[in-house]
Amino acid sequence: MKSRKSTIYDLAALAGVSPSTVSAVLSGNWRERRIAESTVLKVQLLADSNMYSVNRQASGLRTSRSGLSGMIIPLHDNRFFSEMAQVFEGMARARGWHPIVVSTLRDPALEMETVRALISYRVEHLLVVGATDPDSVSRLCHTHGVSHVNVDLPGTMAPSVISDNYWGSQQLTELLINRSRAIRSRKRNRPYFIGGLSSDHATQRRMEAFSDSVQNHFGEVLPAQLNACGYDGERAESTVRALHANLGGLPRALFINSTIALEGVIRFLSELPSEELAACTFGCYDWDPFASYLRFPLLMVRQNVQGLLEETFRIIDEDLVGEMPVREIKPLIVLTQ
Amino acid sequence: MKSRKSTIYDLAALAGVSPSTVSAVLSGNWRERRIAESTVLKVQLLADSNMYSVNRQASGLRTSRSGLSGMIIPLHDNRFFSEMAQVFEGMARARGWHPIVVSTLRDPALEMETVRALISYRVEHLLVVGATDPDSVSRLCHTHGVSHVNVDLPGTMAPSVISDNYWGSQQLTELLINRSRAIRSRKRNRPYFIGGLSSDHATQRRMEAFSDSVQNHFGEVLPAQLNACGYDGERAESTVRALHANLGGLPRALFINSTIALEGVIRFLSELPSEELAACTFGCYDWDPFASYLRFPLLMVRQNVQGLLEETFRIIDEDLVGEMPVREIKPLIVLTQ
DNA sequence: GAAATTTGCACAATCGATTGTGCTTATAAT
DNA sequence: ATTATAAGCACAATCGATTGTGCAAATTTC
Repeated sequence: MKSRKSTIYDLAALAGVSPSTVSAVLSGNWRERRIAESTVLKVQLLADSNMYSVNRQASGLRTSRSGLSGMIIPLHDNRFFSEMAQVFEGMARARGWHPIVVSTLRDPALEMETVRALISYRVEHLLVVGATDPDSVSRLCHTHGVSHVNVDLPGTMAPSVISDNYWGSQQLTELLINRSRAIRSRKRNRPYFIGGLSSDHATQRRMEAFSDSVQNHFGEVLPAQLNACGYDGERAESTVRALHANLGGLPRALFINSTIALEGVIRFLSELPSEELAACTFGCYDWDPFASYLRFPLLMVRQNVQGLLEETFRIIDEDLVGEMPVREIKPLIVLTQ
Repeated sequence: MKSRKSTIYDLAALAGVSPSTVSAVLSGNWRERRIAESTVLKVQLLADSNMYSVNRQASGLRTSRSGLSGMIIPLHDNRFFSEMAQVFEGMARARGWHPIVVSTLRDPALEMETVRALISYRVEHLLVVGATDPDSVSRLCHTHGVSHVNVDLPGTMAPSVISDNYWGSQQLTELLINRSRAIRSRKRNRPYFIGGLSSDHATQRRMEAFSDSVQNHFGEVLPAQLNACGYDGERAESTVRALHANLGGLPRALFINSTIALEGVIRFLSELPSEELAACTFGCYDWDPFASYLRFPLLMVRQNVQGLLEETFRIIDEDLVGEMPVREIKPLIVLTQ
């Protein structure tokens, strides 16, 4: 328990055996290599007392396996993605892999650079969660033989497991419409959609379902009802503020497209009197534990993280990464208060 | 853009130069090695078209540097730790390192196993955030020469950067006392502390400050006022429920020791009528964006994640990992509503 | 007791990149 | 026209582990 480092060569010298014997002992395949148990014990004892730690750079180089399983997410600081990270770690560990989670800030360049880095460390799989450009990632992974799955946002060059955005949005919109009360003002007597990027598949599908439901109930959808102002609290805040000013009050119902947008929206709402809030019905496509207990009731759609990742790992486990269907996992509708 | 893989040897053959030349070109030190620019261009072109990606297992083995910087956190799925992860990634990247964040679920065994794994991948630094047993981690790191810093929870064998828990708790307790209104009931006319582990340094310091302030204002602290029931929402929920039953109502003020405990407490509180909530003053040692907008006002202590990590990186940058003072960073008091 | 088999291990090649050293040419100095 | 200097590169060792192969000694078989 002293030497600054210790390799199989050091242990071999100490034990009076060859490095290959030490390797066989420590990598656990000493039975196949017919190493005597007495030797095994001797080597293991030395390894323990010298705090031996296998150099995975060396072993990975030789075996061309890293034992690493990677996941990229847009950001850590978000309930949905951090839950993804948490569940991913558990599932990866259950398979004997070492999970690596890295965020890429929805920055296409950082996204590619990060994937390149993960590849250079020779990750064995990659879960691409909420990527801005899944297909570019796929191209990169394909040329390096890295099996990967798109999660949350689909691509066309790898299997994708995503939330059933249409269904979830439809459920939420129907609830918003049915639970909300009519308002005299023509312009305000409709649900409004806020947040997300219209270039993003999830937002598109949610807006589709929203529009379809609104069309059914109200006969029309105004462009002003759809405000995909981006993934950003500030933008959402100013957008809802402008909306409020435009309409001369809150609309009948508000469909908020993510907790990030919700943060901004709430910042604005907190300036309004409770009576005004009470007249509007709120829904959020995303879930947060505290958002259940705000000053006003909030319908939420909770993505089924466990389900998404179970399906994702099924694809990896059964090596279906060659096929590329899009599997949709139904989210959960959370009705609190 | 075809071959299944590509190494410096493949590129060397294609370019008609030696592998060492290719290496010099790709690792960027071709000037020192006096490689002609024409050769450089030729090699770079081939590298690009062949999607060459350096094998960091090999280069790391040779240089005994991995380029990896590790951070262990108790869990991802928490505002504080996920913010830690996010800020850490930025700071590590700014230094040209590749960040790796792994959670260890407050499980001492998993904690050690994870650190061992990180060491076997030869991480160059380790940020040990909120570890259950920082000193065991330190021992491990020391024998392998991994520089590391304890964050959030201190240890005795490495520098520690932690929140100024005493100060933060004192501020919060004073605010709770001053903002709360007296209650007729003797037992209820005091602040109560809920959540955290009394074996944990942060909780200890917070309880100390809480007790000191309570002592000052009320002349005594009852054991029943201190409920370090663990880091777990369910436990916090049942604890506050029992407290409510015992006292025959909510106390004058409630000091909740983490957002995790807060989740549980809120679940119980949501069953109570607003009038009852209005009679109690709530504070939480931790911050969550949505918790600012609950049905009742909530004082919060927001840890200074940026400050904690800036100090941590200063220690790493200036290589002060040999010293082991405990640096305390003042948190922010958040007064909403 | 000789032949066959098994046991227990050592040797050496290998993974892919890095780097100290040294060998040719080409250019410059005298 | 030599000699000194520099430019441009190739060679080979090395990092630490894994693994196919081979060989001597011990044991079993007949």
